[in-house]
Amino acid sequence: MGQSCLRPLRLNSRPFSTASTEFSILCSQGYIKEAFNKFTFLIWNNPSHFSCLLQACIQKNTFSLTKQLHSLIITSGCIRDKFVSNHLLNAYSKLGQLDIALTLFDKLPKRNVMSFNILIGGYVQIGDLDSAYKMFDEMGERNLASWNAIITGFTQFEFNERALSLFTRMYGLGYLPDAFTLGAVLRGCAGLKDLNKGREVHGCVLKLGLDGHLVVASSLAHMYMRSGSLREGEIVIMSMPAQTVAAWNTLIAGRAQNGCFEGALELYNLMKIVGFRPDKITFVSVISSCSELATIGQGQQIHSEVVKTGAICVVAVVSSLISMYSKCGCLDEAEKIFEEREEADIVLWSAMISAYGFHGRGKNAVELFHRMEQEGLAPNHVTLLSLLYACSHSGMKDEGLEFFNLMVEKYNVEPQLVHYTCVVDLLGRAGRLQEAEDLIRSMHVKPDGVIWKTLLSACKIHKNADMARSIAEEVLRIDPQDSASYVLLANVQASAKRWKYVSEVRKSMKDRGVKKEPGISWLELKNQVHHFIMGDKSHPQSEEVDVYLKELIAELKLEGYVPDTGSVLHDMELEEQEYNLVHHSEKLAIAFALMNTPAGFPIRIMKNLRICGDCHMAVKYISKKKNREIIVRDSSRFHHFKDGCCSCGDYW
DNA sequence: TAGGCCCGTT
Repeated sequence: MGQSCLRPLRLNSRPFSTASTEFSILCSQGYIKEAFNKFTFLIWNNPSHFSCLLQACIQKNTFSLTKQLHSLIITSGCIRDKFVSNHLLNAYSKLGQLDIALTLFDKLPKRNVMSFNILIGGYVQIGDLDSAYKMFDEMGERNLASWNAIITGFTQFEFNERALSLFTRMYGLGYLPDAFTLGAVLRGCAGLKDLNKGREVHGCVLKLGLDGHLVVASSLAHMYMRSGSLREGEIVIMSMPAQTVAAWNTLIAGRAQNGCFEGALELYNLMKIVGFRPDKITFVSVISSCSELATIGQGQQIHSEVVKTGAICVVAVVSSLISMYSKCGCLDEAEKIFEEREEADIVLWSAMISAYGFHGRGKNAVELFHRMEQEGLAPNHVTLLSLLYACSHSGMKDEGLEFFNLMVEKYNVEPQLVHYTCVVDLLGRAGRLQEAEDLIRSMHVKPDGVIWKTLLSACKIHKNADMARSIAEEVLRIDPQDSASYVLLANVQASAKRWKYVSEVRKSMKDRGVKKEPGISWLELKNQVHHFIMGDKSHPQSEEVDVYLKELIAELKLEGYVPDTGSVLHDMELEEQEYNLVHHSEKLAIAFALMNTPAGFPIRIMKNLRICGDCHMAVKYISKKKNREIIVRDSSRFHHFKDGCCSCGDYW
């Protein structure tokens, strides 16, 4: 410390060390003013007390006191002390006053590597990675913390490639990474789903003996799971020296992200049994698993646990609850939770807009979007995606296209592939197939299988068999194993009665070993999940269901229902075609539900594939004949059947 | 002295 920055003023007779301890306690508890007023003499005696106060200012977020301390530091001459000046720099930077920090930095009599590191952190905090890197690049001397600051900065904002290349550079220069570096680098690998690089870093972790570090091990497991290697991830967690809630969260999230939703819920129950309390992150993972499985009973149970633990105050948890209720078919409950919200958060609004979209309630989605704008919230790319989706699934072509045009113009959000996919859907439904194709070919992003498949579906709706052939080529070039595209293509050709081409499609499926994904429907009844698959007799009531369904179909035929065999491949005998149609999994599930629930009770069915034209027609008849509300969630949206009509307006 | 790194939302 500088010689002349001390002005010894001993005004208190208490022993110095006792006063110093009391001072530290006051600071750490946030009683900054009290500490300052009572122990001013300490500050004058030892400038390190300024550091203590400044730390407290950061915690308490008090800018005014920081400024007061700043003038004192100047008048006392302590600005020459590099500890104190760095703490001051850090306080400004943390309090979001980077401009003041930079001015101070320029005037500092003594700077060191820490001063630079603090400013790099400050730039990262405001998301200005370019300036952060410039500062990093221009600093003369660097230490490990400098590399960590810039690497974690890049991974925080998903610039994962840059983070990894910096890591390679740093390693090459002989810096040994620590737990901070490795945590960030593994996060980068996870973001890129780069299993090879991740394994390389794992080697590095072992070499440095950091495999026992809880955060490093957790990150390592997360990296494996995000990259699709559930097993390796679970092995890492199992061999961790101690279990933490974060480790359980990693396991649960890993399963959920790999489509193993039942497994995620099993682990959730297990973690509670072994005595860990789920936290907000656990809840988000398990609630989204319930959304996918549409197991409303479990979802409600978790909802009540969320309320009990107080996690209901967390915006992310509430958003996932909204999404869960809507994906379970309970739009009313989703609305209720949304209206009870305590915070204005874009994610909450997006969740609700998306919920309306799933249920084909485009008008509500648009209304909500305008309400959101009135409240002064700016939409992000997800909000706009939900809105476009809602428009396309409600037949609101003009509104949808209008919003797409406003994306860049008004909302300043660059469209991504998913937005284009919605627009292709909008144009496709409107029969503007050529425009849709032109859009795909002129986008600045590379098309994927999904966007081509969207156009292929539109070709099916508008029975354009020629275009379907050329578009199918595009889909199958990208994903030659996608059974749904073959089926779609075969069906378009079948509806144009091009039987020769239908057989060709079937043959190429066979040659390439592509099998049609079996349709599965399921529903929850008294907290138990019942699955139905065509031809599968494993359900205890399957024989009774078959008999009931046969009678039901006969009844429907009297009402005017004619099975539509257009959705089945043609070379089957008519009777066999009818058998297959009658036994589609959703019909089985609905028959089961009719048999096992009281009259008037709404029926909720989930299906892994899209509902076919024949089932859609049959369910309309069932809803009228049996006077039941039937809600079917297929792989793309909700269908609410009531009194012989469907909410999708026969457009899906 | 700083960074508090991993797991979650629409």
